[in-house]
Amino acid sequence: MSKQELPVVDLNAVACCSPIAVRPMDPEQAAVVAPLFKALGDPVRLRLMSMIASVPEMCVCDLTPAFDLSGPTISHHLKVLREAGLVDSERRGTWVWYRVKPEAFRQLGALLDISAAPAAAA
Amino acid sequence: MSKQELPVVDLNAVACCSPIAVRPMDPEQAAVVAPLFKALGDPVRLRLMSMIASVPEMCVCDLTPAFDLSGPTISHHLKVLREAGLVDSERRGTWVWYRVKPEAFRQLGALLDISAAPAAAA
DNA sequence: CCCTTGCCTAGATGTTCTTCGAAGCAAGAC
DNA sequence: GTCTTGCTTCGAAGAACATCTAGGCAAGGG
Repeated sequence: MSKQELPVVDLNAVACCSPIAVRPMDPEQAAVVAPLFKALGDPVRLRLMSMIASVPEMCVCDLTPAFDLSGPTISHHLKVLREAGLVDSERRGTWVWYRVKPEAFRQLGALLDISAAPAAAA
Repeated sequence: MSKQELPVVDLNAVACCSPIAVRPMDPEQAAVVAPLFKALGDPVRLRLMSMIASVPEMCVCDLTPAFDLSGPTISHHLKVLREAGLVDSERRGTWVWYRVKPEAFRQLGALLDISAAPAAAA
């Protein structure tokens, strides 16, 4: 990771949600959305994401033991998800709790909606 | 790409489609699906995908000029999408035509469906 | 106050990705 | 048969990524 600044995506800035099966994306929108998919493009992060998404919120102390990876590595993956704008974290006392950001989730789902794409469904 | 064997995903083998906001993914399913997201995690590939998805099929000769990249580079990105199982190609005479594989598309959309996730929607 | 626990950050290392130029192969034109 | 066009594959260079160990800060218990 070293000196690499993930942009901390502002999801409100995204030209929201026209399914990609309906209209080609502008380069700008693609540049904004691609990092979201990239963040989900790792098995560990995908599992972390689904673990967090399947409950209202999740403690890191419950996430870490689910993997054969070190604490720092899990922390790193969580940081990637956080900086992609897919999750939010909050420290309460000793523990840190993670929660999904539903608007990011919704946007990705909308982009992949195929129901409105008669052409590609051929 | 050198000596790296992308597995050419068999989408029928995937434990299909329970939204990740409902139930945590098994490690096996995550390992199968993550490469799909990874393939979409590049702005060029995302645009290629949306260009192909927005019409019944698309000629490479129409895809390449939309980018400031060389022919071989576009060909490489198309290969990544193809080996991820997201698109199919077919040579007809002089030109090669690309088409989306709707089942892969549908699966990703289903995984990101948030409508069935009251918990995470809080 | 000191120690323990929980999590994050920094630095280092090996692997993977992106991109290009060069070359190969397939289909059609002359 | 030979040439041109379109797309892919090969090989290499540079950047980015995943993972680990080591160290640091915050919160709580004795």
